[in-house]
Parts: sequence; structure tokens; C-alpha cells
Amino acid sequence: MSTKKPAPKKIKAPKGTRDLYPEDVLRQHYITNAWRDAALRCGFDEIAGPTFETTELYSVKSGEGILGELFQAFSGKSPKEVERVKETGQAEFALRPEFTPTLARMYAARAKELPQPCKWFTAGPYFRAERPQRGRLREFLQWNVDAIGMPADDNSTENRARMDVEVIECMVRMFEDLGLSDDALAIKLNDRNAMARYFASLGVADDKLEDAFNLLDRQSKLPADALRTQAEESKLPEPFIAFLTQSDANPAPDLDASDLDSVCSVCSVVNIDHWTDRDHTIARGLAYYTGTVFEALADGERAVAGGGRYDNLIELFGGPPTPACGFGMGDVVLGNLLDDKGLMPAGSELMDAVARPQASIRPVAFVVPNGDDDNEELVHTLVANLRRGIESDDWKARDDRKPWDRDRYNVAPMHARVTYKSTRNLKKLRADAVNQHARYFVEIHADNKVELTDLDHREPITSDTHGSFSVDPSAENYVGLAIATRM
RNA sequence: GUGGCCGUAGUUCAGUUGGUAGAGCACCUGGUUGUGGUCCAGGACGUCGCGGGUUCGAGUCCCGUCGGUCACCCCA
Repeated sequence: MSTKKPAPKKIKAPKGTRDLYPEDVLRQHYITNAWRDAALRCGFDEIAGPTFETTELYSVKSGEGILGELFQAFSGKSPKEVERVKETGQAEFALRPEFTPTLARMYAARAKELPQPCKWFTAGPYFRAERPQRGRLREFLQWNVDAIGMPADDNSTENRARMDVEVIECMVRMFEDLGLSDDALAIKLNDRNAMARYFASLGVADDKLEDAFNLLDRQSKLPADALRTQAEESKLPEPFIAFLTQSDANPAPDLDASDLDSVCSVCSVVNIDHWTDRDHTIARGLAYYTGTVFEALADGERAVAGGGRYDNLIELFGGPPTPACGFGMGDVVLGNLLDDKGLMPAGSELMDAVARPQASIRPVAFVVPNGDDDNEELVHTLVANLRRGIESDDWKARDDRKPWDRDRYNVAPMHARVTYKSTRNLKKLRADAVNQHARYFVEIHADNKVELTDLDHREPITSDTHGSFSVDPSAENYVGLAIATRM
């Protein structure tokens, strides 16, 4: 035993990482619970992938910027491996910087046996070897929500808009759950196809399109003369430069944006149109987005979330050509935003909020139309209302209300699904509901009347006062209330 | 990779034209209090990031270095 102590060496956490003490972990759970709950209620299934992948996976998309910011990993077991790393400067593995390649790989591996559409979400740690700054660390959590494939394999404008809005709606439900509102955040929508057509009309050649989008993405960050200089360096045509550098008023170009029109109309069906806003300056950086793109923006923060449609990515990873749409959201910016807005609980409130029961993994309500065309929209409006829940008047009237208050909801948000089958044969739709292990089957009939079936006990449920139920959230016999009181 | 700001007690920070360090909170002890969120008294706590330089003397000025932060680049 030596009396001489070894010199104590302080080892600090690596740059851009976080040490989470008990309260920090709860704060993180508060956010990830909201992610999970919203995704589950919107009918997304949770998946998970490895936290490191072969470096090759990230080379497929060949984004030059990506490879430079990978944390690389290798086992070091064999001298040959070590040699290879020394020679090429590239290790066999890399900590995942994003989820999309893993998603594409996982989907491609089982594409034929998976349902259409396939709705998946995941949340976990990601790693990027960047210089940390506000809202950006080297290790962070990210929530990914994706809808891959189309109902009935039908890639129509209507279906694309429908699936676009499914993922956007999920994001909105999460914001609402956390008490964020449309005055704190806006979801900016754009359509890259429409922009590409517009750019073409301004004389932008196909091979200059990516440069054009890159400049569009930076339009708000750079002064006009810098934009002009860069555009000229890229040899973009003068009409485009004029469009790019036009200053104030931000006049919307005359776009052929029928796809975006469809998206917006579905947004109003599910009552999220007050969150969304068209913005022709949203470009979403890199090239793989193919249609709708969107970003959730808040004052004073970098983008809270971003995503869009990426219709040819699945085939790039060896799957069948499959349209898809999704977004990613990090915990760092969202946490900053909640702090800024006073929407992050602390102490006992935080503990209670984190301990709330999570959303049901099992679908609670499965909503179908009875075949009457007029009911198709109603289905989606009802499902959106079930997912959102009904807030109590008392709570809404209180000045000091907080999103985590126990008395917030008269009808708590629930896990509600719709059918993606094109048939309107009720027997088949019921089989679809049973297949997905739904608890209650909800049929919308004429005059907003709703029939409710308990699928566990195989028995119809009737309202004591009205016989049938209503789609109207303010009605006494609102179907959501009936289900909620039975849960 | 580039630039701005910052680095003093466990923590948040003061520290005046350079004269070898303070406060709040937290912590420990004792007392008070209708007796575990009050008040009072006392206590412990710092190579002032590190290394050079200028000076009789540096937390304070200069250079370097490391670390943090914000911004640029980039955003998958």
C-alpha cells in the first residue's frame, strides 16, 4: 500500500455531450413521452435500429457533407482492420448521424410483407461530429416519423396529400400535447416539384436545380448581394437571380402548386390548417426530397423539425420503388423552445407529468365510413378529434393553466386509426380493425350518426339517451366521450 | 475549418486607474420558532483554467495554450 495517491486527473464529458442528472433525465422523458404518445395515437408503430451502421450505408446517398461529420468506429480486433483505417481514413462503422438510411434499409428488407402504408416512428440517440452551438450538440435525441407506401398502392395526388398530412398531423398533435400553439410555432410548407417547375420557367437548367435549391434555402440568411454573387458563380440565369434577390414583401411566385393545394385542403379536414403556412423559401437543404417539404419554425430558434416527401429513396437502398414521407425532430431545440415558453414543468409537476400513463399501444378506436361519399371527410375529422381529445372549459378558462394539469381534458386524447383499404364493405373493414387489434369499431353513418362496437366482447354499444352516437365533440353523445368513459 | 465573447469557492456571479480575494444560494454546526420550506449566530470552502512575459507587486496588462459559449460553414 502506497501512501502516495496517483495524481487525480479530471476527465470531462466529451464536447457536445450532456451529463443528465435526475431532473435532466425527467425533462428528457417529458419530451420523449410526448413523442411516443403522439405517434402512437396517430397510429404509428415504434421501431428501433442499431446506433451504429456500416459506413457504406451513409455513402449511398453520397452527401459529401455527411461523411465529414461522422463519428467513425471500428473494433480494432485485427491488425488488417487497423491498417485499412489508417490507409483510407475511413472505419468500417459509423455512429448513426440520422435514421433515414436505416429506415430505408429496414423497409427494403421486408418490403413485400409489410402493410401499405407502413407507418413507423422511432426515437433514440444520434451523433454528429459538428461544432456544438445553441440547439445543436454532438449527441442528441431525434424523433423520426415516417409513412412509407400508399393506401391500396395507389400513388395518387390525393393519397400523397393524405400521407403527407398524416405525418404533419402527428407533429401537430405532439406540439398541442406539450401546450405549444400556433403563435409559438408555424409549420411552413412548400413543394419542391412546383418550385422546380417554376425555376425551369426562369431558365434554370436541370443540372443547376440543386444549386438553385441550396440558394433558396439560404435566401433568408444571406444579404441580396451575397446571394447574387453566389448565384452568378453557379452560373444561374438572371431571371432566377432576380427572383432570389427580390427583397421585401416576399411575393409568392405564380406556382403551379396543385399538390400543395391538396395538402392544404387535407390539413383543414383534420383541423391543423391554422398551424400551416405556405412558404416558397423552404427548400430543405439536400437533394433527396421529391415533393412536399416542411419545417416547423419558431422565433429565435433554429428549425424545430423538418421533413418532406422522398419518393425515390427506398429504391436507392435496394427496395421496390416506394413513395414515402416523414420528418425528424431533435430534443435539443424543442427543449430550448419549451424552456423559452415556460412550458417545461419542474419539481413535483415534472415528476407527475412524466409519470402519467402513456398512450395506448393498442388501437382504441378504429374509424370507418359506411360507403357514403359524404362521410369520407368526416372520418378523418373524427379521427383527428379523437387523437386530439377535448379540453375542459374550466381548464381553458384558467389563466394559470398548464399543459400537464390533470384536469386538462374532458376526453383524453386516444389512439385512433382509420382504414387504408379502399373497400367499403363493412365486413372487410371490421376484419381490418380486428387485424390491427383495435378495441372499438366506429362506423359513421348518415346524418353524422355513429355506431359503436366493442370488438373484444363482440357486442354493439348504444347510447342510453340517444341510441346512436355523434361525431360532434360538443354533443352529449359524442362517440369519443362514450369510448373514453369505458376505458 | 473561421470569427466574437467568456474562464474567480460546490454553484451563480462581484472584484473599482495593477497592491497577493468577496456576496447570494447550497452545504455543515448550534440556537430560535405551534415544533422539516421561519429567523439568528457560527463554520468549512479558492495554485482567480494552464504556461510564459511586463512589474517592486498581476484575478486585473501582454503573448501563447486549453476549455466553454455564441455565430459563420453545414444541416443528413
